[in-house]
Amino acid sequence: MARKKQYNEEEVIEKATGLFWRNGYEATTVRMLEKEMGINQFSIYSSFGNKQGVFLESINAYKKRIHCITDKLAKSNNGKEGIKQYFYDFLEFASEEGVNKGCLVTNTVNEVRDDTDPVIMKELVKFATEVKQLFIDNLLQEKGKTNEIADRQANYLMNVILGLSVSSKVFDQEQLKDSVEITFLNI
Amino acid sequence: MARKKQYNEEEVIEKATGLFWRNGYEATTVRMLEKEMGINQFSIYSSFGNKQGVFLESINAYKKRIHCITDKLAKSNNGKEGIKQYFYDFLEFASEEGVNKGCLVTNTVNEVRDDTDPVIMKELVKFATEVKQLFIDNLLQEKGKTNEIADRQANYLMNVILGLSVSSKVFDQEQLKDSVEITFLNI
DNA sequence: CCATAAACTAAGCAATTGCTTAGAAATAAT
DNA sequence: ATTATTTCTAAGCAATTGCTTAGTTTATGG
Repeated sequence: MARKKQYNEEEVIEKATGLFWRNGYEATTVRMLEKEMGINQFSIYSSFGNKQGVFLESINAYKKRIHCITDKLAKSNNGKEGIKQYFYDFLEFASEEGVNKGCLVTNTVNEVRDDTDPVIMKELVKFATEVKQLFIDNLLQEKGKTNEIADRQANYLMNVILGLSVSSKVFDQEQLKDSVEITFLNI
Repeated sequence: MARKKQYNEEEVIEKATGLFWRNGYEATTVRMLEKEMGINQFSIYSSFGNKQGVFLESINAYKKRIHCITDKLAKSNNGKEGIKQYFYDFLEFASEEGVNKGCLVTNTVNEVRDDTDPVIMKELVKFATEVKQLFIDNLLQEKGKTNEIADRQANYLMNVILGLSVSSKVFDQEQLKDSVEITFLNI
């Protein structure tokens, strides 16, 4: 009764995710999405509404991709060692053929301005809150650690991994390793 | 023999600096610069060549502004305590009427892409190198610290302050304090 | 006072942005 | 085959970008 779509929405979002990840939200144009996704602008807008719609779907796709790491942390029972492993896992996750792209969510946080869309903001905060809670859970596996201490240390760890997401784009592997190792001497 | 400039170049650059600081490089348009600097586009281009020229001058102005802090660190002889103080000084420096703008240089690093102008890149790297050297110098004031340890710890501290520059825009004061305090527990 | 040279105003430039739309092409039930 | 319905192509939209330029104003040396 009608023509079929010549593309798979999941597949083209995977491609869009990579582009946003490498380029950031603002710097990624609809023309670039067209090329990367391999479909026409009309198809982009009919499938995802607008550029922001593509981005929100990309964040979801990113979360699915990173899930194997966060899940590993959620299942870990090694206390701070599990978190340290997560840091290394993340650095590997963020690198692709030697180039470090950071974390899609963190990259987007860096673009946040007054006029950033609240829908996107909400997604970013949600993701960050989930990660922090994982840190807290793992920290509380260490004996004699109070809730308050765990919360403070989780704040510290959030700061460090935010830093890692940025510095991974600039520093070399050895410097990143220094950062991770020393980070965990303190907790 | 000719008309006088109706503006002071230093003054208008001070205003441009604030705008770039709050908004980032890409997101700041020449029309916004016009308004903020209070001069016409013609004047902007005749004084500074192009948008990038305004930005490079703004980075210089920023360095002058932050000099009182870096200078304090350069003159400090308290070892890691001096660096910790620098972290707190920086957080205060980055905040304006309760709003945290991060570090102009770090904010720009976050915008870095493949096509970022090498002239700007060079300035950013230069600034970062200077700060790291200050960290090393102060760390070496601590007895029994080798050059290698100091270098590794400086990498770690660079990562933390990069993180602080980002998270200061999102986290509250108490969370930032947690990060700073825990950072210095073990070095 | 007048000529000259610089600094101003404001309009306009091509290129790029996110998004839309008119019309052609493809599919599947009748 | 016909028709209805959707997807596709590609051209085009207004708005915004960084930057330029034509023409007016202002100051200063002669």
